[in-house]
Amino acid sequence: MSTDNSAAADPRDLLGYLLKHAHLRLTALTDAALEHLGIDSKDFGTLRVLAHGEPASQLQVAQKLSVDRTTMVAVLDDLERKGIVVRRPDPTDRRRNIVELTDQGRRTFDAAEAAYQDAENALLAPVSPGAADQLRRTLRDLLEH
Amino acid sequence: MSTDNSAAADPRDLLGYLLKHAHLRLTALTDAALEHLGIDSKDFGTLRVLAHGEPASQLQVAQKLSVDRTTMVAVLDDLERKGIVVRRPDPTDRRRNIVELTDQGRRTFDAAEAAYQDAENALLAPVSPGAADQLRRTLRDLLEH
DNA sequence: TCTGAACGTCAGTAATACTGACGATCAGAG
DNA sequence: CTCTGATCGTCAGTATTACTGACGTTCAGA
Repeated sequence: MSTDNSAAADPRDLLGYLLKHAHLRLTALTDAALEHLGIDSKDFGTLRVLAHGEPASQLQVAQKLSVDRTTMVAVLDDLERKGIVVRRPDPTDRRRNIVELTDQGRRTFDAAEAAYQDAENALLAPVSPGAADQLRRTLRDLLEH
Repeated sequence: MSTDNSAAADPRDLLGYLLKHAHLRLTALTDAALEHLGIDSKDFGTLRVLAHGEPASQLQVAQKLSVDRTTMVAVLDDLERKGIVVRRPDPTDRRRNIVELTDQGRRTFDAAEAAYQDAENALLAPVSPGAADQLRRTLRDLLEH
């Protein structure tokens, strides 16, 4: 069984391969689409968290994105240097920094949102809208345990 | 529009987030399942290529996996050190190395194939078999352009 | 007031994959 | 047959990403 030459053994059928390269391609498309705004795909996730919902601490932002809090530091350093976000101490808990979009940051996000949609649409172009929705739904189900 | 608080702005709905974390989880599950065999998820892809089909050069293996040829060198160094694969010069083109599984390598692959399936099944457990098939099909369609 | 925990930060590290270069080898032009 | 450009495997160097462990500051509860 393991030694046959059936098409099922093609490495491109490995789920790990499919997920990895779909992610790589979307990242590349997104990075290209966002480049003129001075941000990249990982910055965009952070902007999206900040653009909706309550102002949040660094840790809360990191948790929403499932990234390590030490990783978030460098991302925010970068975005703050670019004038896209600001950190200010949380008056109710001075261990925390509250992170917010600046006005410029909100404009950047608005443009980025459109650019991201273009990139995602480009990736999803080969499949039907229904299949794209189903893909999203299935992945979400997997990650919700 | 960009300032509303609709659920659609949840970063967990970002396709990039979903693909990244689905891949991370599968990799973690696979690495754990393969650990007792002395290999990991990236080794498994290479073994799968070698276990089916014609003997192939290093470059051909790399291309089937869409990895860089310079990356393949270290993977094969490692697998060769473990006695799982062997390199031999291609008699018809001495620039090339033909890479093959050893007998031990084939036994390792057989065990790894079963372990991998367990890991993949664990990831896919929350969704129906039909949804899992659809997921695979959609991802494949995306990557075929 | 003390003790343990949370938060942001930073240094160090590991994994991954890339670029550019090199020698050896091949294939085709002349 | 020779020369030239390309291919293949290799290696050094680099960039990215994300982690661990530690630290000082601050908080909450005993």
